[in-house]
Amino acid sequence: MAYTYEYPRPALTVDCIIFGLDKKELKVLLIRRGLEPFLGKWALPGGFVNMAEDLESAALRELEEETGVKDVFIEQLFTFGAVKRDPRGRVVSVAYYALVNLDEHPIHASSDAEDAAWFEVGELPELAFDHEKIMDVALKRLRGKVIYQPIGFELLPTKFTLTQLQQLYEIVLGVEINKRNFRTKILKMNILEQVERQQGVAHRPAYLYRFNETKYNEFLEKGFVFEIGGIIKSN
Amino acid sequence: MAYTYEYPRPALTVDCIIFGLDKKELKVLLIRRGLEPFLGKWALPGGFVNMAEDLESAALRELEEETGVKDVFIEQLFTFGAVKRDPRGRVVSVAYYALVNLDEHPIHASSDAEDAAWFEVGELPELAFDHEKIMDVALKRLRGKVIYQPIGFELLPTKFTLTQLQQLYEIVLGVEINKRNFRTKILKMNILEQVERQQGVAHRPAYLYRFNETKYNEFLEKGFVFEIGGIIKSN
DNA sequence: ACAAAAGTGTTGTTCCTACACCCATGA
DNA sequence: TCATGGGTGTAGGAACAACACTTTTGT
Repeated sequence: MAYTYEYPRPALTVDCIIFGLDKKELKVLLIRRGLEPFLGKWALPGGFVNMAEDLESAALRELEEETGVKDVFIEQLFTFGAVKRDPRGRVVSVAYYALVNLDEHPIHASSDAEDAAWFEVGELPELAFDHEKIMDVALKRLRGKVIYQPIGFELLPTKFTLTQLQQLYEIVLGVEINKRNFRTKILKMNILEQVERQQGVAHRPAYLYRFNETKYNEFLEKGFVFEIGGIIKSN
Repeated sequence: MAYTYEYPRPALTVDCIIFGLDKKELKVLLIRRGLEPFLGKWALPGGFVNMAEDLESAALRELEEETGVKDVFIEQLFTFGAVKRDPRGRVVSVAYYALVNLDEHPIHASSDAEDAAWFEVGELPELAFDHEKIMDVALKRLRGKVIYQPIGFELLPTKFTLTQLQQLYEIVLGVEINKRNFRTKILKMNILEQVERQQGVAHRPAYLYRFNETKYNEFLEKGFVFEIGGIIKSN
């Protein structure tokens, strides 16, 4: 079957940059391409947009098809449309990104992908197309975003300790944060609820907290800036 | 001439949201459509992407063709791809936005546009397609952005007074700002150079300043947050 | 002299930063 | 009792917020 138009049209694809938080590392989900071009190379999961689906749906569909990862909140990153970014011809790609808890998202390679795996950001293999550039943009955006919005709460168990939360910020931002100041600041925001205490650890048990979404939304109204100043640890 | 593909493809367009700063108002540039659909309705300038041009180039070309406005720094806003956003079929649109000095950008309607004009934000006519939604997104982004980056300097004459700069922020953000605190804060940033003084005004002449781009770039490295706190004027 | 807008002093308060110290638990 | 990580006190300084006042020009 063929489709004919009066004027030429670029092909439209979506790509997904899925960041995953491992214990101590920020990783990203890649697939090994099972088709030309760039057969055998690592690339971002993604593919062509169908006529009857929204862009975001397309991204989620391709993500699940190629990696088995689903139930993710993705956000539009940027649209890449340089004329010769794809050797097959003019292809414009809308990129989406997300940050997920790596443990909760098992991966299964399938369909067009020979393989799928998490790679540590900063130790990426050579990527297909302009995907290295897309990665750069995504990483910058993630780091910028985490300062102005407490995404990241989704990455932790429902109940978490302040140290876990701090580590999350440290990993994503790639810096060390002063414990005292981190705690003071995040608690003053008043978006966390203390619930109970840890048990069975070989040290003083920590308080567990829960993210209070209602209070967080009130918070956003007033403009949220996270910005931990005392960034280099001293404790 | 016709173009045939194995799979169907959405059409790809670009749209431009050009904000213009008038003396006391924030305006936006619209065209009156000269073609179906929505013939005669006001809409954002924009149109189809050619195969041999980047997305940004397409946006700039359409902008100039339809409104005569050129030499603008545009920035990608968002890509709108809802399935039924265009009655002609599946059309995905990459939106770009910019903030310009209205005086320096004379408009001339032409080509597909019957007319082009500046409208005050907040007093917009009914718009074609999903352009009202696009406007909302753009306005939010502009306001968010102006807090974290001193765009806006481009809107003023090379030499400007602090009061002019303050008014710019007040108009874009739609708030009143305390004079004393605004001055203290913007000067402490050390991105302005005092040059000379105003002349011929019927009051104490103001100092004129020039934006120092070098220092500004150093500034960005460290993370810039503008955020005037004492927002409600008291002076 | 007066209107108009520019520009400055200052004060109380909050927030930031940097350290040092104590606490509770399991092994 | 020791190692381990959890949690707190606090002091000095910087930044914020709010208000009132002085200065310089043209008319």
